[in-house]
Amino acid sequence: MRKKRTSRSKYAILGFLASKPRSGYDIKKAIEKSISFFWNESYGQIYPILKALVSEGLAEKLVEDEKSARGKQKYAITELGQEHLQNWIKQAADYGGFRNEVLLKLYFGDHSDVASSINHLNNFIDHHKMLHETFLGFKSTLPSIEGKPVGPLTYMLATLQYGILATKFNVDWAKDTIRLLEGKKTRMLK
Amino acid sequence: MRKKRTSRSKYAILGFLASKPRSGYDIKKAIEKSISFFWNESYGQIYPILKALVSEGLAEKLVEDEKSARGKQKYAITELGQEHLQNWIKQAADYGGFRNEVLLKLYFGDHSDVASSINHLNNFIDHHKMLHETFLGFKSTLPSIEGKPVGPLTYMLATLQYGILATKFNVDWAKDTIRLLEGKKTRMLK
DNA sequence: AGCACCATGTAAGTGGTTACATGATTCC
DNA sequence: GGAATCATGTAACCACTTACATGGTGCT
Repeated sequence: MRKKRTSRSKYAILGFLASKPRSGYDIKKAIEKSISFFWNESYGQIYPILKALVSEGLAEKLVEDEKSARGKQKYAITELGQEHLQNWIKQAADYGGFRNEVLLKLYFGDHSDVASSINHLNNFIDHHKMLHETFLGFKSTLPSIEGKPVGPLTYMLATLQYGILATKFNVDWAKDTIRLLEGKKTRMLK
Repeated sequence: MRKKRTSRSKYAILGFLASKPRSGYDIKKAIEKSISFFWNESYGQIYPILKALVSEGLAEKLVEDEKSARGKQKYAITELGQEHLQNWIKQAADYGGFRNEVLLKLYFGDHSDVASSINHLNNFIDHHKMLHETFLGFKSTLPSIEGKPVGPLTYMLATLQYGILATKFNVDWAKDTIRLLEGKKTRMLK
């Protein structure tokens, strides 16, 4: 029997409907603003999945007041949808399927020239420095949750913190790797 | 015109042929042993791609001595293949398409219960601790490259070091996040 | 004989992106 | 009027995994 690998996109979308009713467009924008560092969805996934969610009874199309919004078609999660989402969240996560193209190109570095590898690393540094700054800026706009009970903001902070630290880690490692390739002293040589 | 998204698997395979002739089976094992932390390939990709590489003139099938190896069919990279590989390595890397299911489930944590999130984090910690130890063990078997010119070992060390530090970072972040969810003091609360 | 592993391959299906098509709304 | 962006959707295609099929080799 084939293993049913129910799409994670389905639950990503359901998760965003769980906090409030949204349109496909809203979902895309919300994902981009909040979790695009570790998750993305394309319209080509979102719109068909929204329809599928309705036909499975996990979401329902809201009837908008005539003049309310532009062509927007908002969807809300149903009770059943919430159950499905909760159930999925509790299942063990899949750690596999990771792919990092920069590391792959670096690993093959000897089949190119050192300058090319260093160039990749410098681009990598720029990219992650930028992200790092963006995340820090975003964090500074969040209200303090100190002493407050665990809530949505707590989870947002946890993943945001991952982004802040991961980008810093990436930059540090890349800098050190450049030093290694330039034949300078580095912590890497134990 | 549609964007030709040439498969990265093709170059991953070519890269492994570049160091020495290998069979499909060899390639799979080599990938598992060396770069599975950030790259994986399945047989369903490897065998068809090997054939495609031959038909494109990027690799050639070696004629084995009769009694040499079991059914093994080794392939070697051609000059043209090396050119293509070098060219690909120099192209800008793609940073997108990242997906981290653990972070997604954590982000949705408020739609489940705190215990479930902590459970995910503990599994995450175990997983990365194990990887970390494996990488450290592997590093200790590598010959020293101190003072030597940049070569394949240098690049292997660089990516291995990424694995060693990334797994440690993951463990640290997850521990801190558990503290956050338990309402204890943590560095996260700036 | 039986098991574990070596070794190659394919068919079917899923998951996902990209490019295109279409039109409304807002702002200058 | 024109540009930007809001908004929904689909067709085509690609990348990749999974499960299955098949047989050889080495060991006990």
